[in-house]
This record gives sequence, C-alpha cells and structure tokens, in this order.
Amino acid sequence: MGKPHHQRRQEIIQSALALAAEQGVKKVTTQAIADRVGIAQPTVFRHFKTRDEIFAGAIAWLADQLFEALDAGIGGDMAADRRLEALVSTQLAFVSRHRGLPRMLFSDRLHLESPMLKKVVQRVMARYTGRIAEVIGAGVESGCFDRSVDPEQGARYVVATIQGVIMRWSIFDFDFSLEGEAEPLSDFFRAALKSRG
Amino acid sequence: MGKPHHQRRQEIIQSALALAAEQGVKKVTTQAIADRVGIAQPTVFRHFKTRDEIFAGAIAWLADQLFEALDAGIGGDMAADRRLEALVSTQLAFVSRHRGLPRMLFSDRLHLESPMLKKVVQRVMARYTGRIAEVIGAGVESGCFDRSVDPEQGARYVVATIQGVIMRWSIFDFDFSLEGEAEPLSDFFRAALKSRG
DNA sequence: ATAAAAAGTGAGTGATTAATTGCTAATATT
DNA sequence: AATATTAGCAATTAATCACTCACTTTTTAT
Repeated sequence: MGKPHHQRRQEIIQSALALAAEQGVKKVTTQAIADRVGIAQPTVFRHFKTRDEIFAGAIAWLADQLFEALDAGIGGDMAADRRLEALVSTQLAFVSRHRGLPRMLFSDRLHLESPMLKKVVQRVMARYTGRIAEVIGAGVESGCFDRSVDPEQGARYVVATIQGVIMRWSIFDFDFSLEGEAEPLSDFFRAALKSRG
Repeated sequence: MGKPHHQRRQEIIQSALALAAEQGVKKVTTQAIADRVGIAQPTVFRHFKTRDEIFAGAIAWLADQLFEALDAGIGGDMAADRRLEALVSTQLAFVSRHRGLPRMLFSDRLHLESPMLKKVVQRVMARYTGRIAEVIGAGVESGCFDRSVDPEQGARYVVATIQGVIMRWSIFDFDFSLEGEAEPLSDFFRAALKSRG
C-alpha cells in the first residue's frame, strides 16, 4: 500500500473540507479525516505536521480555486456594473459548491487559535477586497458609478454584505439558495454605487 | 461565604463575556470562568446545569441589552432614513462596548454544537431584522425610500452588511473603530434605498 | 539485488476539560 | 434551637484528541 505524498495530501484536504461542510469545523478531527480517507489516524501526520497545517492547506486550495473561478468569470470587456454583477454571482456560485469555505472562514477557532491561519485568512480577504476595489474604481472612472464613491470603502462594504449573506446561509444551515441571492444582491449594490444626478 | 444565586449567575455570565471578548470563545472554559469570578470550578455548575446554558444566558442578556439600547436610540419622530441611521449607529456603539457579542455570535461552536443555542441566536437575528424591516417599510410608505425596495429583503441586506463589518472587526481583532463606520455605512444604506427618479 | 526512503500501522501518551460526587459551612426557615 | 436549603470546595472521573513511538511493508533508486 501507499499512495504518493501529493495525492494523499489532496485526499486529506478534500476530506477535511467535506467534513467541515457536513458537520462543522469542530468535527474535523484527525480521526474523522483518517476514517474518511481510509487510513489510520497517525498516518495523517505523515502528510501534515499538525492539524492546523491541514486547515491552512485547505484554505490555500480554496483560495486558489476561488480566484481562478473569479478570473474566468469576468473575462471580456463589460461595463463595471456588469463586471461587479459577474463577480458577485461567480462568488456565490463558488461558495455554494464549497460549503466548507464558510465553515472554515467563519470559525473563531481558526482566527483565534493560530496566528498562522489568521494571516492566511487575512491575506485572502485583502486580495479579494482589492479585486473588487479595482472594479469599482474603474466604474467610477468611467462614470458608471458615482464620483463620490470611494472604491476601497465601497469594496469593503460590498465584501461585508456578501460575507454577511454567506454567514447567514451558513448559520441557517444552507437552508436557502445562495445563488438565488445573486440578482437581488447585485441590484442592491448597483443602487448603492450607481451614478445619481 | 455564599452569594445569592442570581448575583452569582450574573457574575458568571459577565466573566464568560469578558473572557470571550479577550480571548475568544474557545478559552471560555468553566475553569477560566471560575478563576475570574473567584470560585471553584465545580461551583459554576451550582448555578448553571451545563456550559451551554451559560452561553445561552449570556446571549439572552446581550439581546435584552441590545434591544433596550435600540429602543432608547430611536425615540422621537424622525424621518425613516434618520431613524435607520440612528439604528445603525446605536447598534455599532453597542457592539463596540460588548466585544463578547461578535465572538459568541460568530462562533461556529455555538451554532453547530447546540441546537438550543442555535435557536436562541436565530431568534435574536429574526427579531433584529424585523425591527429594521419596519423602519424601511415605513420609509417606503412615506416616500423616503424607493418604492421598488422590498423591506424584508432590504432589511436582510442591511443586517448582512452590518454583520459583515462587525465580523471583519472581530476577525481583525478590533483594530479599527467600529463606531467610525456608522456614518459611511449609513451613507451606503441611504444610497442603496433612497428614492431615485 | 539491495539499500534507502516513504507510507503505513497499533498501541500509547499527555493534555485538556465538562461534569459528578461526597462532603462542609453558611444562610434561611420554622 | 432545630431543620432544611443553598453555596461552596477538593478530589476525581470520563471523554476527547492531537500527536509520538516503535515497528512493518511497500516503493524507489543505485
């Protein structure tokens, strides 16, 4: 027996994410992961030095996938508001497919127990907010959004709203369609940012 | 020795909240609470049957205080947008004074481990969202907000944005002034809801 | 082939922590 | 004053888990 290192790492990360999605971060024990992968519990530590490194690996993987999806979702040259709409809907669709993400991201465990994980999460958030700020900035330049809008601030609030919706979705155990929020949310943002007067 | 039951309960709840604010929910062990109150660890269980009941008590206390503050904050007869502004700023000021609230509310531990606590949190959220929906609804009636605004939906997004901002504040370890967000946030909401055309 | 490296295991350790138990001392009730 | 109730404690329990160790098997490289 014995699969190659990288393959096992992936299996472990995927199992951890699946467990987080289904039962919450607390239940992602090394034993539960091992059972799911089909290996003994100590074997997990052959592939990750600590449990936190599994989480860090999972978050890194999710971030990669997310930004890849975002880049794919806003190809072509659309107006800023259309571009923002695409961003929002891509983001919601992505999270919808990866329920482990909110479970990991919103877990106090991650932030407060491991400075390393906190750094990882903060970096992802900053990068994501920056991406949206660019779109808003371009929209302000082109007159699509109001000149009084501060791109950085607007981006923070857009991200906050999306996160709030996702958090609600996670807290209410995924009991409504996240993707169904894309359209009304985009309308909300358009109204908040759009050129008036 | 021996203080009355209700007084000790309060001391325990306050200690739990202080610990959550300072070090996160994970560190709110019955031992840590006991140390802070100045009693032995088993004595905690003379006043609460389980640890979860301490959390439930803390959340209930916070909810009471919050709605009291909100009611006090929107007395008088102002226009709907001013009323919403008052709500937002009261809310942010309250959370600013009670950092244990976000720590408790955003902890996956609460939601996923105890159905009872989950119910408590969901009730508070629903009540809070309803309160905002009323204000938005009145604003739409009076023509202060746009007729196309759905009060329930608008309220959900307003709450989502506020929660997102608070979550960011909590994740970034309270490193910016939450109360400073009141004004720009209110501007954001006003733009999103205000009568256009 | 053979040595070295990697992947695997069963058994165990140590730390943490909510909750129990059996008792004592203080307070309230009658 | 006698009794019951309540608040308190020290000692312990029982469960959970991340992580280690000593050892075996499989794969890779020489």
